[in-house]
Amino acid sequence: MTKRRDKKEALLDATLTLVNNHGFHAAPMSKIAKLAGVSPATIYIYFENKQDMMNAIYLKSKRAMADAAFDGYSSDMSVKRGFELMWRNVLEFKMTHKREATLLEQCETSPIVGDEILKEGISYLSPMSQLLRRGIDENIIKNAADYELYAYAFYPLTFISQNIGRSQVSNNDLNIDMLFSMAWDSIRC
Amino acid sequence: MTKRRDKKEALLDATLTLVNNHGFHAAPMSKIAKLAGVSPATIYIYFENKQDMMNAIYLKSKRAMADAAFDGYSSDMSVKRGFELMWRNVLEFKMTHKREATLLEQCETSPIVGDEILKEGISYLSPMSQLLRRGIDENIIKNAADYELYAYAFYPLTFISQNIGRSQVSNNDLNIDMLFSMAWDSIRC
Amino acid sequence: MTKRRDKKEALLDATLTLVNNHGFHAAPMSKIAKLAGVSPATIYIYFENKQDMMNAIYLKSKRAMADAAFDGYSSDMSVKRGFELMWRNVLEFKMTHKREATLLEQCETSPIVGDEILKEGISYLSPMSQLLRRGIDENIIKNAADYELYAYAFYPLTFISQNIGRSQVSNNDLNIDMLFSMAWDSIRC
Amino acid sequence: MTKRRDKKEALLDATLTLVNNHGFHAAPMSKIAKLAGVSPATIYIYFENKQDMMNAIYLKSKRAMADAAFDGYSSDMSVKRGFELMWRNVLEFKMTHKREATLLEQCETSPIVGDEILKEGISYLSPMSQLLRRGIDENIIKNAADYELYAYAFYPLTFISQNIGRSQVSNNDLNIDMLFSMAWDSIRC
DNA sequence: AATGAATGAGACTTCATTCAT
DNA sequence: TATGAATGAAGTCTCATTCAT
Repeated sequence: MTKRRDKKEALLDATLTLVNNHGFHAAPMSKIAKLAGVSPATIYIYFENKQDMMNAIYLKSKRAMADAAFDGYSSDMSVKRGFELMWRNVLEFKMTHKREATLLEQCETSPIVGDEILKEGISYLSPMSQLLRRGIDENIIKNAADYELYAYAFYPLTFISQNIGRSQVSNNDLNIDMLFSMAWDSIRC
Repeated sequence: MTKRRDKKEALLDATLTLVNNHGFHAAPMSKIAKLAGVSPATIYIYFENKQDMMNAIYLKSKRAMADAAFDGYSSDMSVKRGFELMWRNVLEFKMTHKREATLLEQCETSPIVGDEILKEGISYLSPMSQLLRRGIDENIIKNAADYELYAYAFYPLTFISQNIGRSQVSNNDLNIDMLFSMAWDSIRC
Repeated sequence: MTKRRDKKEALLDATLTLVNNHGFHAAPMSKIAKLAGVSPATIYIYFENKQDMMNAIYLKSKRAMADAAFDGYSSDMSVKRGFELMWRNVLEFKMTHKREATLLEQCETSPIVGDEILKEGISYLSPMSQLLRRGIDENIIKNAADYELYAYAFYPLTFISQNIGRSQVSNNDLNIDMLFSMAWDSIRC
Repeated sequence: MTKRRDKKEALLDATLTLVNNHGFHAAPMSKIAKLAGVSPATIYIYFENKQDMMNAIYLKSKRAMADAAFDGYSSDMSVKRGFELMWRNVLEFKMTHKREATLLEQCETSPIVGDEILKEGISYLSPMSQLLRRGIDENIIKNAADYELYAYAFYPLTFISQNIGRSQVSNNDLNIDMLFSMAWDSIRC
């Protein structure tokens, strides 16, 4: 029976929606249960407590983003081609999975999930890290720490996808090639 | 008498500390009052409600950051010198005012303050916006939207200052000149 | 299972007692819960908020009074017999249901329940209104407005039942026939 | 200086207004002070506490009503003339002093003021009581207790003035002579 | 006499969680 | 597994009252 999976999914989905719409504060268990169409008590069959549920949804979202990021990527690609692929994948994911992107942001900005969970999430991105490291070895990428390269290469997309959707910016205005060149220029030698 | 000002300051200060340490959720009025050394009822002498208090502290923090950013700046500086000044000022601010930086992040990531307040906060940065616009006119800066330039020029500092202090990175490791070159490379023509 | 109904009853009952003993002010949710033997949080399972609860108890009390008033009444009775029946029923109700009577008074004297609720309550008394109207048509009752006839025919009972029980007057002193003649004399042609 | 008197007056006046508009509950000291244009602390210069203030305003309103009721009355009037005078005076008072009338009602319906205060208020009406007693002796008035006669002779005016002003009834519709005849018919032999 | 500031106690309400079924 | 009902603890906010000036 897939019922078990269904309810759990429904709960994670409801959380995603509420956190995206109103923020982590303002996403109480009772509302999550109602939106998922289950009893509050049912939540505790699938999760130990709220913390546990947030951990689960954080990792699930992070995994989804990582999977999307590496879609089509193989380690024999050139550094630039690999990077461009990942970059466009990440942008695509943030545009099409607003709820997941928002949740990841909130969890990484506020102490909602613990440090070990955050670390585990980061590990999902190791192929990205390896690619950048290879770029440094090949003298293509600036010799900076992982998190510094990430800060310039990918983190700006968070800000950009935030502003879009706050309707200050329409989707069409987006000059993707320009944005990519900014990312690449910042990290390349 | 400065008593009045003192209590208000103490409340804003306590909020800053709690939000930084535990997140906006987990910063209840009772704890804020206790940390500020006043009765919970006293908060409502100075602020209409929690929302009002968060608005106040958001704008105050944003103003502090803006003031810091433009310290020493004059509009007759060259675009590059002006930009570098602001950039270093912002980095300095984020390193020395961790609490304010964290609060600004949380407010900009989660719907804690309303859109009008966010807009007002953005307006504090208009000299930055004007400088970038001038850079575009002089063909020094890439012809991109304000928020896109900001995303690459300044937003990465948010990520970087986040990681420092999470003690994954020590202050000494910071190669500031390298980071600046990444910022500048990303936006310059 | 009747558990559900039981708790709601207990809450309404507790409210009735407290409002009667100490007044609507001085009937906080915490005391109501304690007297009903439930947690304060439980109230909000059955009622949206205090206003909602007051509305419910007002209408319930009004309905109880109306039901009592019309007990044994049929529309083919003579006007006088019908009136006397209702009058004695109402007096009986006010003597035996002091708490309900007190609550109705307080709600009708102070803006505790909204106008729509008051209107709905009045509608419960329509048979009384119809009887008086018939009396007017038959030239037995003075040609006055509903509320004017009510003011003389029934409203005095409120004052009388108030004074009894404030122990200024004992039940035995009550000359019911005399009181009835006063009511009847006031409205008959 | 009449300042002292002025502030006390202003406070009583503000209370009257608030209780009339929103009910005794919902008339906190802070709002009373604000409406009276004084500091909350100032209230406690003129009154011991809220209870004391309510007692004062109750008795003041009761006295005003009594004074109005007996305006033009002299004990050598015939019972009927005397009664009619009082009755019309009371009606006039209730129409022109809605706030006082409302406050008296609320205080007499809900345990806002203590029993001794209520008793003192009743004593203000002793001429009314004496007149009715005389009427009984002269076999003009039914031989009923004071409070019973009051219940039919005057208490209905409370209900009537309540309904007027709730705008269910306009002032013009009022057939005063008819209402008087109802009052008189109810108590006369 | 008068006040603005301050407060402990307590108001209403919501929360994450558990229990009986 | 699944739940509606229940709850103690805690949340935001207001109250009558007092204090320092």
